Amino acid sequence: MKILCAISGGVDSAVAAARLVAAGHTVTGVHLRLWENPSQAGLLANQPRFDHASDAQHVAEVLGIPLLLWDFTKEFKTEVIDYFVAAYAKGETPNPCLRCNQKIKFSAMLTRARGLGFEALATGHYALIENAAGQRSLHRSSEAAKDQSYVLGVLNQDQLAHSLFPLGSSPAKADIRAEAAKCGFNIAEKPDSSDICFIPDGDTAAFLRKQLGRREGNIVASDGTVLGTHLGSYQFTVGQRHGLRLRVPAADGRPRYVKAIDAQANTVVVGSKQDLSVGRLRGTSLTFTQAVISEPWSGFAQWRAHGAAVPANFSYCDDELRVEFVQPVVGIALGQTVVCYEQGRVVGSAQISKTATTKAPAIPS
RNA sequence: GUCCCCAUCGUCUAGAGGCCUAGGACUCAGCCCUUUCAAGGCUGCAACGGCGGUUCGAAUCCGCUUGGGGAUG
Repeated sequence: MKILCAISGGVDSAVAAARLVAAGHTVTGVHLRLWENPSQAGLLANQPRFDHASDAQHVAEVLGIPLLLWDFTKEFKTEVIDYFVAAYAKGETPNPCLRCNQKIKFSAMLTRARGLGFEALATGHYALIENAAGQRSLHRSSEAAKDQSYVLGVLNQDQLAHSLFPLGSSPAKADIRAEAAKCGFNIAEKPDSSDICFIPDGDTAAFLRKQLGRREGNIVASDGTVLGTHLGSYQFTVGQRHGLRLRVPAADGRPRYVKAIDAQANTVVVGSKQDLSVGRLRGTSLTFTQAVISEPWSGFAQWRAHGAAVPANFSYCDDELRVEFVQPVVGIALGQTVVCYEQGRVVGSAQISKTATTKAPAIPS
């Protein structure tokens, strides 16, 4: 097979490429440039830096495959960064990684790859694609600790049909590193990436402050009592506990959590953990890995990359996904993506647009 | 102006002579975890208002002082 394999410069994608080469495929590597790297401007001098492009080049050289360098900074800016900032400005909590997978890696990159005659695009994600009767299905990695099916939950049948995840169900990360070392990669012990790639110092709040400006507002209790102030409601997410800087503890001595964010009023509402209870939600921007399901179904809902998948009932109507949790859950932020599972198979996803407790009468339309 | 109460980490407090090199909760910091933001886990920073007494020994008793709060004028 003629395969294009994304090579980030990290351990996982390097091993993925190595496996494809070992399997006898015709492999070409591609390294994406997605954003302006501030390290080039000499920032973060005291932080350990990695030259991912050079590491990708090293991997390609070791494997003896060509490496393409594709610049998607423009697409990434409009599809991911602008979306990211706009969502926060609305009081929502976006997931840029899912957005990037949906719009850049498995869209812009995949489209260009197919245009060049590649039969499939491979990445170093930990997830499984199965092929039955011409239908692809996306499943969790059998290695639960490394499973990344959540961040791939936004992919549709067409995208899955042209994607490969050679790491699929690989065992522990230590084994992957050992495999990388065996291949001769000098990045075998390179740390895993984390945080948001275009915010390398990890200070998301500072990044947003720079983009949206400092906007002081109030932190209030559910009854409207002003408890403190903040520098911008976009610095918070529903369910957040730390960073509120409320000098006075709650009357019951228990921690307070962000319950809601009112971007219009620039107000952050806090309450007890019980106040965060969510019984159901609605989502928009639906995706399905296979055919659209119009009849109600039961399965599991997951709304964070490493959160639990909990039993829920789903239904789809009026372009909205409705999710009803069997047991109420705590702290769901608008803007996040809920991924629906049926056992270990990804059914689809939606962006969370409304949440409600079970006690409330109904979600107003 | 008389009389009466109160006084411990940033906050709310435990503490009624040796178990206090002062405990907990919230906050905060660091670490772990992590392709999102967060949860979460682990460690840590941080206080007996001041000065004298009593006692072998005081955060705990007494006096003064300072600072708060009170149905008295």
